[in-house]
Amino acid sequence: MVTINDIAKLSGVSRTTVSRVLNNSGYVSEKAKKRVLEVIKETGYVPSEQAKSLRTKKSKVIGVILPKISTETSSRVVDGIDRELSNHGYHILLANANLDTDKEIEHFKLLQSRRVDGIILVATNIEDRLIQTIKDVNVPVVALGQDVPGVSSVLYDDYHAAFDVTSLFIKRGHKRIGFIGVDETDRAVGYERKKAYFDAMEKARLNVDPAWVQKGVFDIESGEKAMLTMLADSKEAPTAIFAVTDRLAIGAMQALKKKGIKIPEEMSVMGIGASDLSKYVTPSLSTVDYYNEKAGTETAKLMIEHIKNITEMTRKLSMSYGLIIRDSLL
Amino acid sequence: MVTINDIAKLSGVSRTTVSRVLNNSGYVSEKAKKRVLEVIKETGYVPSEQAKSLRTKKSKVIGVILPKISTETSSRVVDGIDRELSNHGYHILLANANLDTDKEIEHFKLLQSRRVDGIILVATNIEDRLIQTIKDVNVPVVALGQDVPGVSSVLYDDYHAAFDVTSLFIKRGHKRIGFIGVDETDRAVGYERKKAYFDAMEKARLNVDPAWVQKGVFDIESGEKAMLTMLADSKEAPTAIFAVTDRLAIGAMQALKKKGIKIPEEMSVMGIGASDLSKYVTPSLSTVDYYNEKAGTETAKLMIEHIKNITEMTRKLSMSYGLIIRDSLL
DNA sequence: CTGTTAGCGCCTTCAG
DNA sequence: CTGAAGGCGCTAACAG
Repeated sequence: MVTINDIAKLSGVSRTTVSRVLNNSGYVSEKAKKRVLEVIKETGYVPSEQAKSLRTKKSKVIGVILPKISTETSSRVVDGIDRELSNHGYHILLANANLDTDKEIEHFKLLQSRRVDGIILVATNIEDRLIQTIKDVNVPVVALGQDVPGVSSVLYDDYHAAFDVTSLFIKRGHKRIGFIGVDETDRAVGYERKKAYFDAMEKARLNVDPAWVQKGVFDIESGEKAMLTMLADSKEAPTAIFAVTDRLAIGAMQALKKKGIKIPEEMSVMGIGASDLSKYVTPSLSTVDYYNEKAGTETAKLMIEHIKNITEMTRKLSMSYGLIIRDSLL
Repeated sequence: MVTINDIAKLSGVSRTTVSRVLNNSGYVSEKAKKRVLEVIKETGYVPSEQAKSLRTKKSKVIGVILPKISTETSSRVVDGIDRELSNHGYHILLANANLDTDKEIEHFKLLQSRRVDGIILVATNIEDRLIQTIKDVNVPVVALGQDVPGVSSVLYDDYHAAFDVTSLFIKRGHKRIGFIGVDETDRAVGYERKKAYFDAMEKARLNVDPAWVQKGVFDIESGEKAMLTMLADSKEAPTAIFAVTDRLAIGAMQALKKKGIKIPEEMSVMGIGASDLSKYVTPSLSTVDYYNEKAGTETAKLMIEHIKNITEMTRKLSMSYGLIIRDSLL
């Protein structure tokens, strides 16, 4: 592996001069510069970012902790993050928490040991241990998807999105509206969206049969199961279903189809996420676009601001969203 | 930032000893070890992998060059790669080529400058410049998805998969079979699959109307367009469509639906990829599972072998695949 | 069992 | 305009 020293020797100058042409800093004579550049090309020399980082204390790498890699949301978000970061010469170091808080915490340590310049946490459940870990970390942390105390966060407007969905059903004349949520330990998806549903119902003075409120776990199967339970347990079946996730909604649709219940004639369905799936299921699923890629980009921007300006205070950024009305809705 | 020197001083030993307890190497007295561990805990010291790498010439980071981040295949593959790599203490440094060969080449340089221990290339089009770049790189390279000359590669069995799909149609009595492909510069997806289609047709002594062979560009819209063109141009419409990609197939299905052509009664359709989408479109799409995650894992394994054993020769690994028969097929 | 010494490849004062 | 010297944080002989 050829180093800066080799280049220096071969071009008959000192390392310092080589370093200068490498970084375009300070004065270097045209002649020296030309010679150095030649030698670099001949040797195929590639400067070591490692050594540079050790010296400059900047790695130009951002760690990204994902709850799960193979997810539509994750890949959109990462895409958005990378889009912004790569513009500034940063690279992404991936860390997959696989929905395990222990691993999440461990990754903070690992990323720190690799001296990343910042850590982006695509967040799900926020436990105290996690918050503590984040506090102990000595690089900027920005969260995406959950409001993490003391940490700059990019947030989806879960409450208003969910409120709007419920209200949309109500405006269209639905009185009995079912809800399929997830565990409330997920504050954004579990708690906020559910609260909004209840608030919207209450505001419209609509009753909620407890059987109308079911819970799943982020996959299609559990949506199907939740729907079946709802159908079986409720005295009077709902005429509309709000699932907090597209996959949950699609699961519900599957259940409905199997039961011979027509969508949207007998049951309207809405999800959240604007997944690819939502567009191509039959009937096409009405949903909410959370602009994940944009969210990723914004998160990256925030991160860069934090890196550049150390005195930056913690900020909370709320993303907008867009309702997508399709055939699953009457 | 506390360093190994601080730990040494605080615990009254030399850096060497600290290093020894850190790496569990050599002899350290229980007493010294205990003291050092205490101090480390107190100070929250996290060793710098950077400095370590500079010294050991191993970064424990693998660069992964993706043709596109936000893709179902990509995320599955990355998931598989990470699963294996993380078991060995490696991290993934992401690089998005965004379908641009220039960027791909540039990423090889960038990853090299970051001194990654290896580079996994999730490949699409293989140009000579690329091959040259790979040759110049001085770390192990493993390709996934395309057979890159001189480079260990994990390959999908495109030829046989496509042959099987076509043969399946034939076995079920179809005589007029349409094909929607992609540009042949993509050797695996464009060339191999097309060749297999023609070979299977020829083997069965079946004619191919040139209008039955169309081309798209990996997205649903182009599949729709290709289907429409096929329908318009062919003297006798096919009774079955083989699209080299699920998205292309789904596009074709869209076109068919709009034209009022019933699937599968009037037209059978098959794709490749076993995408999520394929399972939930109506009718559900028959397809081929390429086991992307497994492919990722295998690629990572190959990479690790290469890293550990420098004298390893270049290997080609062919993945198996599985046909998934669903409702789109008569 | 432990410390000394010598760098890994680079940047950055500080003198010329 | 250029070079010498020092050091980033760590590991790896080599002596004790």
